[in-house]
Amino acid sequence: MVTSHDVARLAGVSQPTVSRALRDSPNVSAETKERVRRAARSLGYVISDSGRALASGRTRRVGLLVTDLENQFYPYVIAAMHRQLEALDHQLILHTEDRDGENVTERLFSHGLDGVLLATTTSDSALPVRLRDRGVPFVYFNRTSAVEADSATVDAAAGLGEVAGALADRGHRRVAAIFGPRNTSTGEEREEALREALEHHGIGLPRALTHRGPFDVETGHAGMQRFLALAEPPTAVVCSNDVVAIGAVNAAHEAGLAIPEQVSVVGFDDLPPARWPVFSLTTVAYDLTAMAQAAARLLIERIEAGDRPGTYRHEVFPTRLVHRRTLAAAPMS
Amino acid sequence: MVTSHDVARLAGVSQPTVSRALRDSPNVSAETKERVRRAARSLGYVISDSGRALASGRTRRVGLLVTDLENQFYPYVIAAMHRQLEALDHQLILHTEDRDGENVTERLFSHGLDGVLLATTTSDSALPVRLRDRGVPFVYFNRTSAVEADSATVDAAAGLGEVAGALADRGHRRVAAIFGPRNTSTGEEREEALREALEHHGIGLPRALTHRGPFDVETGHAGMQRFLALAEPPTAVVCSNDVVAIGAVNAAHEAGLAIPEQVSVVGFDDLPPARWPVFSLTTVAYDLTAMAQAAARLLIERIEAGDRPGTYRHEVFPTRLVHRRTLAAAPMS
DNA sequence: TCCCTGACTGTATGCGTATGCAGGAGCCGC
DNA sequence: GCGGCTCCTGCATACGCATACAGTCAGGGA
Repeated sequence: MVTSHDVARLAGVSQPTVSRALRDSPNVSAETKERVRRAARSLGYVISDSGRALASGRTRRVGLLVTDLENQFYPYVIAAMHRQLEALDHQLILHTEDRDGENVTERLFSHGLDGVLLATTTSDSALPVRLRDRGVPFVYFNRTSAVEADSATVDAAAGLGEVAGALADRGHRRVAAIFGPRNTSTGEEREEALREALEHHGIGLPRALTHRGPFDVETGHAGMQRFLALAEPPTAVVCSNDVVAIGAVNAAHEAGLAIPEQVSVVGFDDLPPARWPVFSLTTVAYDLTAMAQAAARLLIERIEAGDRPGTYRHEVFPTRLVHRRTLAAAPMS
Repeated sequence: MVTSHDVARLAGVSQPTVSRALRDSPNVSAETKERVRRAARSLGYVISDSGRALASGRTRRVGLLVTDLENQFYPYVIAAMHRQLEALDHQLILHTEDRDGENVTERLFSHGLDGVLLATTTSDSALPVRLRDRGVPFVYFNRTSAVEADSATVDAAAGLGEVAGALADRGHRRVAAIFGPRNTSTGEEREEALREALEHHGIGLPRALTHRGPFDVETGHAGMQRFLALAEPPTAVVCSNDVVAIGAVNAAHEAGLAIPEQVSVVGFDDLPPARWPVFSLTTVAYDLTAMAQAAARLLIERIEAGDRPGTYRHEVFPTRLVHRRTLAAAPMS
């Protein structure tokens, strides 16, 4: 393995000069830089991550904390963050939380992360507190908790306001909702926004027309099944996100119900599968990629700025309802 | 940050003893180990990845090389590998190849990887050669190339043999196929296996009933569209994998064609979405999770065994056709 | 001409862990 | 009771890079 010493020898300079030259330090003459760069290139020198990390105290690695890697939502998030971080010369380390969430922190730090992206924080999680106490920079993605930090989130209220309007316009009165978990800011926020928006159009959400569960396909499936078993099923189902909506569509399909003729379905996120013809999901859209990249960017900036409490940045992404084919007029009853 | 020196001080031993004790070295007495462990726990000591990497020359990090993180196939692969590697105390680093595949190697090594999992190697890629020449351990997952190495792959011939039989049994004579790229072992192997198996049942694959493209949704969509525009469309379409099949189903759906009444579709992989009621895809199944974990395991074992040319292991996973609802008797013409 | 300044570069050292080697303590057998 | 052995532990050092600090050299002002 070729080291900075080898480069130094070839370039006729000292090792520290190599270090400085390659990082484009201002106190290295242009000609020396050039000589060093040539030497490095001709030797095929690549800096040692470990050496740099040990000396600088920065690993240039950040963690992404996610509960379920198989959830259809994350590939897009991971891909976007990965690209952004690569551009900023950082690496993304995936971390799945244990069931108990016990030794997450420990494992987090044993891996020497410069910071953490929290994508599935629950509002009762102790992790943000621990991170703050240990001075580890972190950023919320799509979720927040009581501990303040930089965040990239979505303006759910706007999108769900549109949803409620669209439903009302089309004569829906019996509307059901599948909510996310109570202990997530995303779940709570969307629930509150939807209730309020529907209320505004005089549409209530009785308990029987409400289902709650994790943001996954099974939740949507189970919720829709429950609704369809009702004596008076809803004419529309609003889902906490697209993955849930996919589950709901599946259940309707399984039950032989026509969408949107017999029941309308609305999602949230506008994931690529929402555009697949078999779903063609009417859904609340926003720029998920930009949001993921914003979270990554905020984290790196936070890392480089150092701890500066009270100056948190919250990027909120606008939403809009995308009309496809799962929302239609309420059927005559 | 608490270091092994701190632990040593508290435990009343030297730093190297801490290192040995925590790694359960045989030449440390049981009582010393216990004392060190207690000290470490009470201080909340976590080993420094960078320190260990620098000193040991092993980063305990392996790369997964993938072209397209958004492809529906990979989340399951990544999740399985991640779990397996976590159990083996290693980390997974995602790497997406550039278009040109140019500086992949460089970036690979700058990040100090102990080994690489190749999941999207093309048979004409120079990467395996470069890895071999630089002595970097690597394992093929789902694909291989001319450079021999450990591998975890699928017994495509068996599954596709079953597919051909099932098609013949149901009276399909006009069968179309959507193949993977020519420069992938997976694509070639499945093409050859399918052609041969169909041939065996007296079914030919004329050029018009053949489409080729990357293993993605768009390929399936485009292929099916092409087939459906034919004067005499096929009664069944065999797809190179489930993601492609999803695209095909979408196109059929879009065209208003009933599956399987008007056209049958068969996939490969049995991804979770294949089980979704909207698809309910008849597909060639195998244990994808086990295969991903095998690849990870093979890599770690290879890393620990050191270079030992000529002793490569090839784990081939058995397949079987899973009957769901996209394969039925050929329609009367 | 001399001193001072600024621009570079080299020297020394530290980051946290792993490991080769030496040394000490205890034990066995003769 | 002594040599030699095993078992355990400490000492010294290396891994590759970054950085504080010291040093050098050229140039400019007085």
